[in-house]
This record gives sequence, C-alpha cells and structure tokens, in this order.
Amino acid sequence: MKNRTKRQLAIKQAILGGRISSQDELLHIMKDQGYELTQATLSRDLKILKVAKVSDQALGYVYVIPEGANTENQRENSRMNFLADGFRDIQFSGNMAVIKTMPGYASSIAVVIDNAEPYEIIGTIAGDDTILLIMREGVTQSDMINSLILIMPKLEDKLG
Amino acid sequence: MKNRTKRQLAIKQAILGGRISSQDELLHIMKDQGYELTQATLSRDLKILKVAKVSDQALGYVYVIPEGANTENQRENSRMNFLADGFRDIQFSGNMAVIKTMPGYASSIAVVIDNAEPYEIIGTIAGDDTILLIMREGVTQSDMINSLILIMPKLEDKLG
DNA sequence: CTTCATTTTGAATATTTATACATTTCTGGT
DNA sequence: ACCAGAAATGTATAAATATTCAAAATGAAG
Repeated sequence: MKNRTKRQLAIKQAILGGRISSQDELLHIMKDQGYELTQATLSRDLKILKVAKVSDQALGYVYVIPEGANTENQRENSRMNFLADGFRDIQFSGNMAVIKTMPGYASSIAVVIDNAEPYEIIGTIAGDDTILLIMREGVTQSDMINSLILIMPKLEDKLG
Repeated sequence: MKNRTKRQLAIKQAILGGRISSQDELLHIMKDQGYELTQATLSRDLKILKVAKVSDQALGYVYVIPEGANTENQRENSRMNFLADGFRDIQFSGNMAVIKTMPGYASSIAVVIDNAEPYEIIGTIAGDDTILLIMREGVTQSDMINSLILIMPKLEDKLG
C-alpha cells in the first residue's frame, strides 16, 4: 500500500518529465528505478492517474497528464494551485504533522486533503492558519510528503 | 480532401459532445452519420486531431481532446480564444470571403489562419479590422465555416 | 485526356493496452 | 499468532489500437 503510492508518484513524475511513448518503455524506466511491476499493474496505475496518450510530432505518441485530470476539471485545478500557494510549512512530531498556512487557508486546504482520502492520513483538524494531520501508524515523513504532493502537485515547489 | 476535413470535424464534434469509449463505438456513430470509413482511418484521424483516451468514472475510458491540444500548448490556446473574441462577422462573395474583426485584430487572426494552412483557403490579406480570404475553387461556404471552426473552435459560438 | 507523383484509404496484421482469473499480500479482529 | 475478508499484483489472454503494404483516388503538368 505504502509502496503503491510512492510508485504512482514516480510514474507520474516520469511522465511529466519525459517523453514516453509506450507502456513498455515506461515499464523499463520504472524497473531501472528499482520498482518491480508488470505491464498490467502499469496499465492500472495509468488509469488511476488519468494518464492519456496523444499524438506527438517527434515520437508518434506520448503519454501526458491532461490539464485538470486528477482534479475533475481545470477550474478545480487552478483553485488547487491557489490553495497550494497558501501553504507555508510542515513539521512532524511522532505520528502527527502540523501544517502552517497563510491566514484563512487552513480549512480549505484541509478539505482538499480530506476529500482525497490519502491512505497515509487518518484525519485532519484545521484552525485558521494551522492544520493538524494524524498520520497512519508506520507512515514515514517522506511518505507523507509524497502523498501531499500527489494531492497538490504544486506543493512540490515547496517540499521537493 | 474536402471530405476528409469535413469528416474530421464531425469526429471532433462527436468526441466533444458524447461519451465515447472506443474507436469501434465511434466508428458506428460516424457510419450512422453517413461517413464511410474503417477503424484504420479513424485511428489516423484521432492521431491527427490529437484525441486522447483517459479513464472515466462511469465508462472506464473516454475519448477527450486535451485542453490546448491541436494548438501546441495552453497559452497558445488561450491566445486563440482571445483572438476568436475579436471576430465579428464573415460574408461571402464568389470565391472570396471577408471577415470583419474588432479594430486591430485582423492581422493576428490572419496569421493564425495562414499557419493552419487549411486546404480550403488559398491565401489571406489583412488590414486593421478586415481580412480578405481567397477560397479554393469548388469550396463551399459551409466548407469554409467548418474549416475556420476547425482552426478556432471558439468560433463555433458565432458561426455554428 | 494521359501520365506521373502524391495522398488517402482499407484489409490484414503487428503492436499495444486492458482485464479475467488465480494467487499473494495486506489489514483488522479475535 | 491465526484467520477472514479485502486489496494488490502477475500471468495469460482478450480487446483495442496503430501500422504495413497494396490498391484506389486525387492533383498537377503536359
């Protein structure tokens, strides 16, 4: 479970970064990165990540993540980016994480996280500029960060 | 050639309109509309139109036209929509068409049309708020309109 | 109207991608 | 620790899609 999330993030980034034109190609890339999986799993992951294949001048076809996929639609997506801008900082303590935000942002961001229902996070409590996240037993800080980036890609600027 | 353009427009609209989940399904729809073609041709058309297949809650997969496909990228796409807003009117006379635009828009729009190199249009001459289009022999007014919509989808609001 | 070159298309096929099914791996409760 | 149920994965295969190759259509030039 834990590994699945991480793998999907890696797949997503491979796609965002590279010019990949078939699942086989992507499969080799992932294996090079140390992930063990088969084409079947890859196909399922791509479905979950809403990856699409479109024609491309140079390669014939490339995999892309259409704008606004993963987040229903474009408007939702830009709202998400807006919210990500309100993110200031995250600190960990035991099985808890505390996110500090710009004033007023906390509950909106918490709602986004809640709706995504990430495996890593059991629950959230939000004030005005602070969110408390309760982490699932066994989840690492790095897992948490990956999970949050998966929900709000723009956070990568601040967390990656 | 003429028919090919028209067919591709019909395909594009079927995709924009409907929830189509396989080429076979789309093939039947096109045949119902009186187009004669095979899956092979359809596959090529979808490639040309930069249509993509992404996962969908209800249907498993649907065909979509990712935002900004057909036009290189999103920024280009919004510029295109902006320009389409400057379009006022089109009138035909013999093998010529005259587009009236808001002041200053004409040459930008003409450049977009020139770059698309539509079969239907031999050439354009633009002033400040007027574009003269020379139509290819045998091209109908309806062909022209379809062709322009194919270039600037947003024109459909004003021409469809 | 021919002829040649180019483009488009279909049929058959290769390639790619999705999924059914069986198996393994997790998770939670006792 | 053990078991039952759920989720994830691989294997094998079905289904879907892209491409090769040959034929037909179209266009340009004489």
